[in-house]
Amino acid sequence: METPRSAWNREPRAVKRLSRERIVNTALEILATEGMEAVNMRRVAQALETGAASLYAHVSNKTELSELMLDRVLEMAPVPDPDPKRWTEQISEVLRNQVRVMTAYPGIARVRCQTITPVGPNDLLQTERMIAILRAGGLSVRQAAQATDMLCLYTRAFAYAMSMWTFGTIDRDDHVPSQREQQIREYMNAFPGEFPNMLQTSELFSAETAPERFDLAVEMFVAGLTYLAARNADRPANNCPTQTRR
Amino acid sequence: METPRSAWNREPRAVKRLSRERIVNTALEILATEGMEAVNMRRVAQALETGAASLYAHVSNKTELSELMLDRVLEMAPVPDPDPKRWTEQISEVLRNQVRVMTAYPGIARVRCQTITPVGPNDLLQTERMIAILRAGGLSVRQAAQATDMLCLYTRAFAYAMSMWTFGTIDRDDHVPSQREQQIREYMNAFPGEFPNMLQTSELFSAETAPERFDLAVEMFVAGLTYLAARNADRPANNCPTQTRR
DNA sequence: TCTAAGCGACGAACGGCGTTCGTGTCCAGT
DNA sequence: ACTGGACACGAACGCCGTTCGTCGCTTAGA
Repeated sequence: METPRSAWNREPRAVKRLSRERIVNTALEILATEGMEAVNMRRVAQALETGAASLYAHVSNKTELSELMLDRVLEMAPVPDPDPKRWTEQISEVLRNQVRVMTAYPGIARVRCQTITPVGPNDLLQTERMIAILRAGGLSVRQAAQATDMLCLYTRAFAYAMSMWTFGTIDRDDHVPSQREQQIREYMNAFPGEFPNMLQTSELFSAETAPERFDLAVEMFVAGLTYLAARNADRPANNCPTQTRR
Repeated sequence: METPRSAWNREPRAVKRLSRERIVNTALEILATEGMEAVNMRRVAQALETGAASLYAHVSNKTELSELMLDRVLEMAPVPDPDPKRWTEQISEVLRNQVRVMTAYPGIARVRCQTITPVGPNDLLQTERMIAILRAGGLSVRQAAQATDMLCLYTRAFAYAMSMWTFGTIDRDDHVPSQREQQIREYMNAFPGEFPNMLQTSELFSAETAPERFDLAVEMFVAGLTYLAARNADRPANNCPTQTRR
């Protein structure tokens, strides 16, 4: 079935040479269409019509490939320069953008969840800008940095959770959402009066309601940040040692 | 080196028979001492002086074992009955307890991050109680359920992030925290003026500062929840259709 | 007390993963 | 035209989760 190579249909390397760029792009294509579980070295190599070993000339290991993928995804989320008058809108926008690009590649958030610090140029840049926006809103550097850490942590976790709905895990047979959901419902029904709230609200949790849930979270975050900023304004000398704004 | 079995030193099955209980306990011991990466079927079986195949008589697969481990860990986090007067303290306590028990078994949070819904009796019970506490604070069922979802999501993600510090990932050579941190620092220094905030605050992020960061997050959550409750009180007919409290 | 049945336990093996090694192949510079 | 060196790659290694067929013990009934 394999067309034999000859001088006439060569196209071995000169045409499509391997590169970091092509490997990352191909991996992202597979991720978007087949899910994170399908992204492995053999599968990526196969899509590039080569062997798995060839990838290691351009990527040191799979973890590095994953982080390169993540950075390219984050590249698609723009972060504005801080505007003190619109800081709450800006921080909401940034969070929303991050979730948007990450859910477009379901499972990519897991990569970031498995690193301690921001990784890659785009991640670093976004974090820096977010701190700047929060400082523009009246938070101290310390507060801004810690709040940014918290916001990004939530954003990642939310994007990761979202991706559970699009590509279910294959590990368990009952990971088809409806099936396991049914099991849990039956369990809760077995204890009458024990789970009134959950039985009442379980239909609120699905892929469709995700935007609504995220909106509530952002709303709460903004309220919390505003609270911090207001408290700083009350006694600025106490909480804002590094605060330079007027 | 192996002492041969005879009638005199038998202790084959009658003494230490396998059971779900023993398997989960052993797995948790390995988790606590060697990290999540070390918990695999062969290792657990070895600790029980048996073969990996024997475990499958008591747990259907590794995912189920992981979820059983998670449930036993969550069992250690008490959840109080709702007291309307202390609802903010109560919700803070619950979050803190959850993080405490999860960080005692580093990496267990990942299991929960990989499931869509709460899993296991204790997880369900804790979620139910949290909703109840928030309702006691003046939130609608819908708000309480969604806020609980958000709070638990953050708690899990935080616990997972914490566990990164205790057992570093082995995948990358530079996952020794100090080493990678140094690389990132050098990268940021290569762009003077681009990362003023992060260079200033990077030493704020370590395992030691984790409690402080978590406290700030909880503080913000409480502020956000209070804001929601206050807004409901302003126009209760609008946002609290299912609100039954006075 | 003997025996047969049934079930828990388990060694061995399968397929899939990330990764490495040694060999093969092509291209650029002389 | 030749050759050195970088790139590419098939094959293999070790580890993982999981399954299969068998073996040996325990126990209920005669």
